[in-house]
Amino acid sequence: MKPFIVIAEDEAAVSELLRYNLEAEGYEAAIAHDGEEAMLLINERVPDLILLDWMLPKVSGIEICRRVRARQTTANLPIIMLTARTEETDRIRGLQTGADDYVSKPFSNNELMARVQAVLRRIRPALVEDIITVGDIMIDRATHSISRAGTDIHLGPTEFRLLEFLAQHPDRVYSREQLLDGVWGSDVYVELRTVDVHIGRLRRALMINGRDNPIRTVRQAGYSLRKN
Amino acid sequence: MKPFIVIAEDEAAVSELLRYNLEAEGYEAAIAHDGEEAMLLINERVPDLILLDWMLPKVSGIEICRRVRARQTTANLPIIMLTARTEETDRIRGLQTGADDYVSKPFSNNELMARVQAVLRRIRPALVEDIITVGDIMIDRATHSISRAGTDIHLGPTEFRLLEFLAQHPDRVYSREQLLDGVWGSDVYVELRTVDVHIGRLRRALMINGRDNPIRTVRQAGYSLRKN
DNA sequence: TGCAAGTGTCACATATCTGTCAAACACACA
DNA sequence: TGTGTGTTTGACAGATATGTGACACTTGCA
Repeated sequence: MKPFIVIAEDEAAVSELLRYNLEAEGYEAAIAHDGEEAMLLINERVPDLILLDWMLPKVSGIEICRRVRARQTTANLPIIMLTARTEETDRIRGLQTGADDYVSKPFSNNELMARVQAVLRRIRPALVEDIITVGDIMIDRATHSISRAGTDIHLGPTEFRLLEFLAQHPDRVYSREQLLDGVWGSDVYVELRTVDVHIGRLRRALMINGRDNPIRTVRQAGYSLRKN
Repeated sequence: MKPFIVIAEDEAAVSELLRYNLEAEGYEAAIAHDGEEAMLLINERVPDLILLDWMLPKVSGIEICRRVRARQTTANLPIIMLTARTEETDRIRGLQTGADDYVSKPFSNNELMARVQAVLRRIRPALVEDIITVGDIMIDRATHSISRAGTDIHLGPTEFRLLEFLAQHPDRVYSREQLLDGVWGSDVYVELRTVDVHIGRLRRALMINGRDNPIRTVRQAGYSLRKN
């Protein structure tokens, strides 16, 4: 399951950008525009991480931090404080109040993502799902192994990532463009047709000892991994 | 010592099969047929893992999960929920309540075992035992000695630590970066490729009198020590 | 001081994977 | 049944990643 992150940030531009980036990295994110909303969100569903603006309307960030820490169920919930202030004293105060980390605005997306990952790793080592199963296909990311109906299957790096990607949303059809973006990365340029070739290779690997083809071709649209 | 697993599952056919399979994999398992029994078992001896049916007579699975989490001694006890339901909401609810993973019935034995291992792997990071065995390789930390299938093997300090590190989570793939961090320390700077060289040396040492290569290379990902 | 053992780097040898193409093949539609 | 379009597939020439021998340098010890 995707880690769930609450963004408590008043400024719409910042919070939307954050959400966009977090979701692109595979997190689920919800936005609260003030302190009250944030507490509601947190009560409703305990997040895996809070990105918390220091200055927040209604209930201040620092107060939220206190309340979160005071409660049993959320006492260890990781918090990253966002703040415009850069002075050492504020940093110390933030950390004293119980924030796990601290990023001052303006921050680079890279930096923030790195911190988010670091904090999640530290607090709860393996939030990313280690094992995904789709039908009789099993993907174990920790051991980097794939099996189908119990038989181990060897895949090259690209096919591995491709399967991993398709498996995140079984039955969902991905266009070649989306696959290139998600598997190869948006910065490299390769022919669209290359996707077909890799799909073919993946198919051949998965159709081991006479099993059926688990990848569906949707003409004019793309490919999807069958759920059943 | 064998990891001890409590199976809280009403249906006799399922629970017996589970016990059989778990014991075949080298775990010790006890069965509870309802929620009360489960709590008794857990109180009597804290297990390493609970396989918990969502629907359980007397005290429900979800309630057990809560109680286990509420108590200090068992707060971090890994729980895998078993359930017939497959809906996303249930899954979320299960994970929210504090289950570490989730398997929906009917499940394949392979999948369940993989998940059991994954959960144990991540929750019990480094069991500080003096002697670790992985396959036919034995590491004695007390005497700092290694043997394979009974034959003593001499390793340099770095190769020793490398093997020790890999052996903590057999089959798990470590990237070169992780290995540098864990074996060399995050403060020293050495070339990434140095890892390869040491892996090579370790391999040569371990492949004594014609034994097979116990270290798997995963292209673009890293290395792992084979369990079998 | 000399020696033995261990280390990190490099350069080259190998192994493996990739992207592209073109020809073969499927499919929808007239 | 023919036609145009989209997909599959085998072959292949790089491109990349990994394996490994050599070597210079350090360290601990006799």
